[in-house]
Amino acid sequence: MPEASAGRGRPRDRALDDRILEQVLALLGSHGYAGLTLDELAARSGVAKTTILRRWPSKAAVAAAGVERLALQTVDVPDSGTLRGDLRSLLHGAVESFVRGRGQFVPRLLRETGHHPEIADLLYTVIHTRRQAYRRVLALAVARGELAPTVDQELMIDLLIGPFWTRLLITRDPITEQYVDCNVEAVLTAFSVNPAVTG
Amino acid sequence: MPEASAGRGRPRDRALDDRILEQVLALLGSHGYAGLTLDELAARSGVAKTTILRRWPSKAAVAAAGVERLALQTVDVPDSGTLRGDLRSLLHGAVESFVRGRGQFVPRLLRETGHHPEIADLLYTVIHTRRQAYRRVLALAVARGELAPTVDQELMIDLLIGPFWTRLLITRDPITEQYVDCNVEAVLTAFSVNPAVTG
DNA sequence: ATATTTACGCTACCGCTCGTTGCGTAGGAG
DNA sequence: CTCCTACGCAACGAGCGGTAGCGTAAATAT
Repeated sequence: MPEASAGRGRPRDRALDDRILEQVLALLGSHGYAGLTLDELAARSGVAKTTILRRWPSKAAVAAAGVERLALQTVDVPDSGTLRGDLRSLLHGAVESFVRGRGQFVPRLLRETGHHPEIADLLYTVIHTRRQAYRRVLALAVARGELAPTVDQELMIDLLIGPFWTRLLITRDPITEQYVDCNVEAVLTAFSVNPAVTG
Repeated sequence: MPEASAGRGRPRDRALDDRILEQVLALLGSHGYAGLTLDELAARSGVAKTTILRRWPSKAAVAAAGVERLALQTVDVPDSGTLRGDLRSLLHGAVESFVRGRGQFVPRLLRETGHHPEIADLLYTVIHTRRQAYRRVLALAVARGELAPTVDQELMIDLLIGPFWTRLLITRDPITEQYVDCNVEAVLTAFSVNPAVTG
């Protein structure tokens, strides 16, 4: 968390922050956290290793700063008019981001959080942010009368995203569009949402 | 994978294998993989570090041998007579094993598999073994006419265990008995199993 | 212009851990 | 009794995270 001291001396070069954090994300994606070395990060950033460790206290802090930069992006809540459409949009968006997009390093890092709780916390906030979007969508459905207000929404969210993360982190089976859609249908059926609007 | 060469020299002390692997599992459970050091393992096993590295080529191989020893235990397929009872039994067994029992190190190791694919593969077999039990139980339900033969059983299993692993690996929310039962009910409803046998 | 203060690069270094090497010794097989 | 292997011990090398010191660049203060 480097803070501009606005003092008298030579000011910090902000462009170096950008170069370093950009390379951190690239290296996290290609080598993971354990495979990330400060020497390589310094070399690829065109920066001395000591410069990195003057701005952040540790390797974990640099990685956290990189992740935090991406974590700040908000998840746009879809509003397709139906719960089915909203859930499909959210889940397909998750696949797009975490399997193919810039969030690819998230499942990778989730498999390395065992001895790095700071990064685990950051990843938790990334996922928590997404979960909030599900809560919003479910609240909208309740307001429309599409979903009974008595259902356990946390369980419902777990049922929606649980299979996704299980395949991503454990079995590593492919996640197809059809799989996601079937998952949504099963959960909608479980909570008695009208089965086929087919607008 | 040390093999008795049956040669002429001093035979290997098999008891050392047991002591080492026993301590490996203890240390994996308490410190995780990264926190496991060969020096400490040697000290607690009452063995020289070189002895360990003569039997297995690396730290990862020792850890894998320890996990493999536990992975060989089979999962007993329950047979309560109803699908509901079988699934409850399997899921409560999973909670008992992975949250409170000897399998505690499994979720811990799953968070450290990023740079250790050998261990990831072993953990995969552990979970795969459990998944086979679910397949057996679902097949029994189909044979009893309790479950339609057309349902996507893989999706159904993902819906059953996905929330469990999501809470265990990501959100770390507690997993209560009530939560597990509600999960089972939701999945049974989703796949049109008769809602209340209440035998 | 000069002094001061901070940032940066560079080199060297410490500490920890995995893994190797060499040696002295213990202990079965022939 | 003589090999051959296992074991313990001590030392070492390599890789990486993190620190310290020095020379220099770039800004502000006087």
